[in-house]
Amino acid sequence: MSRASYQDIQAEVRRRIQTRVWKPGDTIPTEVDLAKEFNCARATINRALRELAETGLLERRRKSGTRVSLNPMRKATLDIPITRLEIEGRGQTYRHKLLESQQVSAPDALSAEMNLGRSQMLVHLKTLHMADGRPFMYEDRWINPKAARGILRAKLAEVSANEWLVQNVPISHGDIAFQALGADTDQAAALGVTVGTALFIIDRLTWMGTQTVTKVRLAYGPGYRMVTQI
Amino acid sequence: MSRASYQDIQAEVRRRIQTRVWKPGDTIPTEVDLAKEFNCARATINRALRELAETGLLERRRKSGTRVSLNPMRKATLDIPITRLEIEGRGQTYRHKLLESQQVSAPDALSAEMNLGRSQMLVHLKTLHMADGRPFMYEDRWINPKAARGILRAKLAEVSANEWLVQNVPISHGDIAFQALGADTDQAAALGVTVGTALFIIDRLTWMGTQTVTKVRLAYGPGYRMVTQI
DNA sequence: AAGTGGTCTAGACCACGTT
DNA sequence: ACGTGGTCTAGACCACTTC
Repeated sequence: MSRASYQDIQAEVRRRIQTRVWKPGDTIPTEVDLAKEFNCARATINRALRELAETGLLERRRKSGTRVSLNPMRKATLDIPITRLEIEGRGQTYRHKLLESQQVSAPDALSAEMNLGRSQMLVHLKTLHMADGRPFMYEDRWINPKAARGILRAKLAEVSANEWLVQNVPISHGDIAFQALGADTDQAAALGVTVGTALFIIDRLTWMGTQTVTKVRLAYGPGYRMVTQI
Repeated sequence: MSRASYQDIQAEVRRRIQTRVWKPGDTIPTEVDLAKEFNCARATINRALRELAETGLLERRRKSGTRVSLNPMRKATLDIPITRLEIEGRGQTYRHKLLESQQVSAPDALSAEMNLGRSQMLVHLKTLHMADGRPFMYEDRWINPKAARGILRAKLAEVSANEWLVQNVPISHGDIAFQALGADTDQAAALGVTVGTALFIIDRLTWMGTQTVTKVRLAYGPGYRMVTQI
């Protein structure tokens, strides 16, 4: 091997772990030693090992070195689906229908979760997303107009709320939660299932600084799976 | 600003995107230009932008440059929980109970999914994981003894199957799926819920090369959530 | 105090995609 | 052909952890 790329090195490290040359818990050679072995710069080794550590295959600590992780499947990267693209990607046609649009003062529980003052006015939207005309996902969204200026004038029947927000409101970070819940009456009616049917739920709470922009609950119809590889 | 670190640069890029100095869809300056502006090496800019692109905030293409992503929340990193640590991390005591352990020939559907020959012999385990003595998660696992040599002699009542596998069987990759399902009779009985209760399900299929090592379905009790930040 | 990874530099060449 | 990001180098200094 003349000169190794960081990907070559990653492949070789993976191979050594898989073939038990390096076993879980073992300390592997230092960057300097590996650089000599692979005839490359230390920075190249560093990048290779750093990325493997980010995926959880290795654990690195200054002074004590780099060890093979005891539990290599610790992190998974999920692609957050964009519903329209997800549906079109299957060759189906996407449509969405705005079922309900109101301005209401926030319920107490929501005020706490969204870090709002008492009786803050919110936009509340209920939307059904469809694939080939059949219910696919039911969206229940709350928008804080103080953070999302202009939302009151937006034509949300034409542009989806999500697209409008992406285009018009900056965000700093978000919380995401995945869980399973039995369908409530709204979800059941919209998705055409019986109340209590197990639904895959994604909750997303989006922030700009200390202010919440929007909270959305996505309820997917039966059979929905999120998949990833490690 | 004397010299900027790659993290300083990431923070500043985030700030410019959040404050709409750079808007979604905009092309930002080239690495060379940014290196001049920040008075640092191009490699530093490269690392800052590369990492932001990995999280989905930026999109990079040779020749056309770096653009602000239209949909910044495209990827989420989930920590795959290690059940024992997850429970102990809440200050609860962890226990698990091996409910059933058999050697059976694989059902046809499983043979296909696990890429096995016909009537391949498998180890089938059913385990209940408990927090403070209460049901927490029900695990249904199939192990391929051809890939997991020694499993037949392992004392799986003492060491959990997962720990035994981690210590003794190398893996190359895995498929993971998340979904919601109504509890079947086994799950309901083990978790102490009624049949049909919505459960959060994680399926994991683990490979060594072209051979499957183990397939496991984890069924979490009601109320379980996986959370992450973006 | 010493060993290890973490980061940065200045420069170089390459790969890809657009023109 | 050219412009952009992708990667690599040889060396340096720093930060953290353990001794």
